[in-house]
Amino acid sequence: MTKSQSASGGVALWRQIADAIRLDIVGGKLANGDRLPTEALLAERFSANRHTVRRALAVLAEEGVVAAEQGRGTFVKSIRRLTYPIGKRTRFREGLKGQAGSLVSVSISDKIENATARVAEALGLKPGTKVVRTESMSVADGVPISRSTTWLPYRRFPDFAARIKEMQSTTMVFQSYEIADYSRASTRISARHADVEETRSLNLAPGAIVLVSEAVDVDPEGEPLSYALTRFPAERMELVV
Amino acid sequence: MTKSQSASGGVALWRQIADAIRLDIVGGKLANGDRLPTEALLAERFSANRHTVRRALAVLAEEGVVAAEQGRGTFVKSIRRLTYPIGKRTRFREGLKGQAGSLVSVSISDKIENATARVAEALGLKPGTKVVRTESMSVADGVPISRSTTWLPYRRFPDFAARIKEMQSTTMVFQSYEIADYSRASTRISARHADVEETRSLNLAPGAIVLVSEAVDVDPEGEPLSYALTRFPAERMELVV
DNA sequence: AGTAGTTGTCTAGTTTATTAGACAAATCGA
DNA sequence: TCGATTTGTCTAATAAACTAGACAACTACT
Repeated sequence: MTKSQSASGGVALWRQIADAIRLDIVGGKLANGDRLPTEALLAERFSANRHTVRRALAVLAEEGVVAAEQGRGTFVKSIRRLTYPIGKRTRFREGLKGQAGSLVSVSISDKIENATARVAEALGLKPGTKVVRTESMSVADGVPISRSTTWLPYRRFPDFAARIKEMQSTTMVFQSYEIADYSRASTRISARHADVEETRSLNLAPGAIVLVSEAVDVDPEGEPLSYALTRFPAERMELVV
Repeated sequence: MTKSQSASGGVALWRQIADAIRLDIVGGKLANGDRLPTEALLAERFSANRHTVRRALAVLAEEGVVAAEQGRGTFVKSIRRLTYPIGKRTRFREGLKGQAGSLVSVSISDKIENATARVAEALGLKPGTKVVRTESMSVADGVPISRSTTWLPYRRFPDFAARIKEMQSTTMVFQSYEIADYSRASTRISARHADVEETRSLNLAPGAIVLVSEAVDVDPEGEPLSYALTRFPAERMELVV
């Protein structure tokens, strides 16, 4: 009897198993160097065939999370999740300092467009007002950890795109506009499956989960500075409030 | 040529389509009563066969998110996400007040156990210390919106389980222990696929996403009161910091 | 009444997912 | 060295997923 996918909601069993094992690893139940249960035991635990388990392990091996050694077993190779602290004073680079060796932010593209209803509301503008939109992503130790879309009022930051490319840090660009300090007004957090673009740019297995953060930063007078929509791979990042 | 699942990471195409359309709805791109694109157009958009799109729509119809009318089209029926505000002073029932007609919390089970390393650290206890563990869930307007596991030090709250069953509100139980006020020390947010138990108790399509919140509440002196691990269906809830 | 456009149903064929069993190859300890 | 344990490879069979095409049933508009 085949385990039906309809009973599993259209998610292949091998993927469910891979997700479960990956969760045990990034969640800390299995530490670096630990030996996983044997394929036979995992098959029993998930009520699946050994071949199905092997397919899950093959995926994890390709991700570099585990490595199998014939005759010995399969071992954890891995990485823990990064923690991104969110609060009144939220700074991306500061928050991740010390958790990763290298942290590189790349500006992908930018354009000037008219604010949609949502963007306008977040920035306290009238819909249709000119805004700067920049697309960027961040890579920690060679692994992509975020993909952001940021909107700012064009009137105040006509040159934002050029400056962020040069300075790489939002904090520094704001300083170049004479904004010495800024703070987080609100952060909205949700989760969903990664779309095609995110799967590609974040180098995710399709069907992976992204944490979505919608953040509004304001200057000391309470004036909205930026509206950022950031997607984090849930398997690599967690947020702490 | 069949679209391979391996190229799609083990997630069936019909499920990806269903997720994408549901996201358009809960995200507000499609409003209540709107007509969806025709099956032929959706098939083109997702590079899939019309039958595959129909399967996705069938799932959404069963969820009550859309309804098809022969000869006319398929229409949005839907629901928006509830928003749960998180901050220094976080109160579950207060936060959701006004967003739902009814809000019922149910205590499922409880037991006394020894604190694991994680629980002990969160509550500032030595591992192995006796703690009360309660399982509960909440239902808004008949729809499950959260599933929680809460740990508290047994020494201070020996009778917590019995009282929470009676009063249904954590705030009130704390008051019954002479704790007039309490506040949120930290909230850790992550996301993952729902496990089998959550799929069942939260009435989710298997493979659905849950937002996971790990929260520690403390009394005015800073003493940890409770450690709660709450799972929210990502398609029904979002968190605002 | 007629026609275009839409959802509903049916048959059929190919690819992927899963199970099942058997045996080879490598490791480790008695 | 032997034997138990574990991963690696192969063949085969069944169920689910996906595609393809045709036509029925219903709606809305002219």
